[in-house]
Amino acid sequence: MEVFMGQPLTDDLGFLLSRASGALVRATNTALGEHGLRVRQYSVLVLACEREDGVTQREVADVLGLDPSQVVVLVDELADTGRVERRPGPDRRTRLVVATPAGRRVCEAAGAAARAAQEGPLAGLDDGDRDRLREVLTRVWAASG
Amino acid sequence: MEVFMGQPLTDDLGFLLSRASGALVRATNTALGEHGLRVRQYSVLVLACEREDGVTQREVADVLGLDPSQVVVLVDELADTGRVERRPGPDRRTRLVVATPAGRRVCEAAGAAARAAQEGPLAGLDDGDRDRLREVLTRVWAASG
DNA sequence: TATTGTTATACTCTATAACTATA
DNA sequence: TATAGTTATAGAGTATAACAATA
Repeated sequence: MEVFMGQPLTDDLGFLLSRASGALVRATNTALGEHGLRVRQYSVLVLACEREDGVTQREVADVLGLDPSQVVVLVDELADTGRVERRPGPDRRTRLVVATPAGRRVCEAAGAAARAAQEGPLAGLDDGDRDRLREVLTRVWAASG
Repeated sequence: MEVFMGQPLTDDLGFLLSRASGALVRATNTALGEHGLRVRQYSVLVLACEREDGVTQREVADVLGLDPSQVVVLVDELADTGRVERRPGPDRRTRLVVATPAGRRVCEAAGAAARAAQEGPLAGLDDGDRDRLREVLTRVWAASG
């Protein structure tokens, strides 16, 4: 008789991470849609808003874990809708992504909507749970480099 | 002067989840590729292997958080390569997905490879970290229904 | 009427290669 | 040689709608 010996799917951290992540992304995208954004564009916009002087596309790619070619497209979309602009960087091959005033307003409103939407899935987690989760996920990311 | 007031991206649990999840999925897909699988097909195969009598496609869709139409395609691929077969279910509209002996062997080997690959990103987490992470992610999923 | 499975379609995300310009 | 950015393309993943068969 063939008996299943492997790890149950619901013990697989990769599976649990992607399933929970998918749920959060779906909820967040629904909320961001009303602001003309999706999670990836929103993430780029937040990074641009965090730095008064802008971020390089390379930095965006590194923080988000995306290929630089994907960042080009995301920044194009944000630039086309007036949320960010590309400015010349410290050397002539680098371009800085800087949030516009309109982009900052959208980011505030969209961020509030996103955080509210995430409260559904995250409702059962107290502040301690959330802090531990952030810390663990950051460690996983660091070990993935 | 415009000052950024929102939550830093690296405090956003949705972002941290999707970034860590992406890293795990990439590592796992690389390992599974040698066995002709990717994470989604592998997840369906594991569910089929967990139950001697097979799972309905509806159950697969519920556990994995996928639309039933996506499950059809995944099961088609597993069936085309002889890893699972569809059998008549308890009523005539239900079909049970059952792992074949070959599918069980692939699942064992692929599972070992997947777990080994995940040890890179997960290296920094001890057993307690992993148990807490499983528990929290399961709670997030339950609250997402 | 509701459920299970299926087909089809469109869109988004991911991965890769090749290229330009600059350092 | 190496780095930042860009273009193009193919493949994988996701979201919906509509439908047939069965309960």
